[in-house]
Amino acid sequence: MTLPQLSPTPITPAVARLDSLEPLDRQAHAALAREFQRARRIKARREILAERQQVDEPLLLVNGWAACVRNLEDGRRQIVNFLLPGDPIAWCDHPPMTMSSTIVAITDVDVCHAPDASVSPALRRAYARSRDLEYTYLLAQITRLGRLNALERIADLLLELLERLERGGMAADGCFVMPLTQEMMADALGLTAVHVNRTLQALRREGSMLSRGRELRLPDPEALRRSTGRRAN
Amino acid sequence: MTLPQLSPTPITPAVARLDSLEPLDRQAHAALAREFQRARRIKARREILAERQQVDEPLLLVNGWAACVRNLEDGRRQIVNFLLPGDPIAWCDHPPMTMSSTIVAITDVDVCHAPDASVSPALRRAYARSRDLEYTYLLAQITRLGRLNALERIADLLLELLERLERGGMAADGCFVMPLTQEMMADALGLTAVHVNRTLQALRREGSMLSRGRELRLPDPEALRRSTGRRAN
DNA sequence: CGGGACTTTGATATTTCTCAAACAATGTGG
DNA sequence: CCACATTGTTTGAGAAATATCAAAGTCCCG
Repeated sequence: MTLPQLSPTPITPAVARLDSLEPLDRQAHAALAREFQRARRIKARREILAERQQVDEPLLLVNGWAACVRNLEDGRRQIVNFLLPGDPIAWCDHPPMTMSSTIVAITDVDVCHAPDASVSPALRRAYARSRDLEYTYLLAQITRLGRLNALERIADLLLELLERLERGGMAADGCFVMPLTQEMMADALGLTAVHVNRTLQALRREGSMLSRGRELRLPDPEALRRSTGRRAN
Repeated sequence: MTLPQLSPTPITPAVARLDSLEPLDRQAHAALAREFQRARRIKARREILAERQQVDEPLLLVNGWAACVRNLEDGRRQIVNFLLPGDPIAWCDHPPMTMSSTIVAITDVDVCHAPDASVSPALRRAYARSRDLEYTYLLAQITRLGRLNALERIADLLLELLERLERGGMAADGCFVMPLTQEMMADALGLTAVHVNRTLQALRREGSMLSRGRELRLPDPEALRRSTGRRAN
């Protein structure tokens, strides 16, 4: 990724995100730094956790993007949610827990053991807030799929990604690096890759979105938000 | 509803559901019975909890059906999830929490304070299982909306309701009482009421579904499940 | 510089929506 | 117990959104 690597007191995106949910104390920072050392790298397209797998270790996404996917028997697939740096991966307060979806690495990814909440009350609160947020984003995804048209779905998803990335300092000024292919967006938004392509063109044409290579920019997030009926969280 | 009323040791649907998630001990039964006494009734169509409302009391749905709804500014609405007897309503492990959706009574409904998990380890596990299940059903809803067509969406929703009602002893033999209007189904499934109507007719025509009044029957749930690509949870 | 993965384009098919109206069921007050 | 209002269901015809299929163009990596 394009970001500062591990060093004495690095403000990594993952830490920045958790800290923005709840200011972390020294213990939490220490525990996170410790686990980051032992992070393991997983290559893009590889599975991180498989559906139906028993999990007893809570994980934290340190770097890169991942997707939470459900596969149907006939080959159709639905991306349920995207996971960004700082997002917990498996919630197992009461392990072992059975995965109800598959977690796949979108880019190369670093994953570590999630420090136990008992190391710091602040960390526990950060986890709780994080879970609430994830829940809220799932509701947003349901609303997108159920009630927005193609243009609105795409705009709404981009706004959500922007919002989430900003939290970890990975976006600013409506601008971020977009590793998703149009097919992945289609799988998340219940559309066809072809239709996503055409709709993205429409967004660019109307000036709601600019892009050069992987760089993506939403010049006026507020206006876009209003146009999709999206509410703040 | 058509079920036995409160009495000395009543196996109410709500208790049956929780007990099926994790066999409850005496303490849990007692705590539940105590709270059931103080349940308050809410009339159909009334809001139980409003979006953006601060909640600091965890609630339990004792009787009746409710819906978890998101309203867009332009009047569109999406039913995110249905709540059935025995379902916890607000998860506030770390209150206060802000509602990210509105909870509306579909039928007349009885709601009580949810006994604290500390009264019994079994109850705590039941809550944890319940939360996992709710999460799984949200993923199922996303997949429905994203990747199933109208016929499959309806079949899949009916199968889910059957499965959930069976847990509380409110359905048997593929048969249950269906209080949802076609418009509510439409709001849940991202369809139009008109299209839901036509699709229900198709389901009846092909013999996948029977109904007389509010009674609904799925003669062969297994076959239906296979035809929608639905997986077990 | 070849090959795979992504993106883009065009033509056509299918699904789902919209609007409008009739019909049925259900409940309420007199 | 009737008449009316309200809510929910059904039908039809035409319009709009999205999918499908096939092929060409681009980009990037090794």
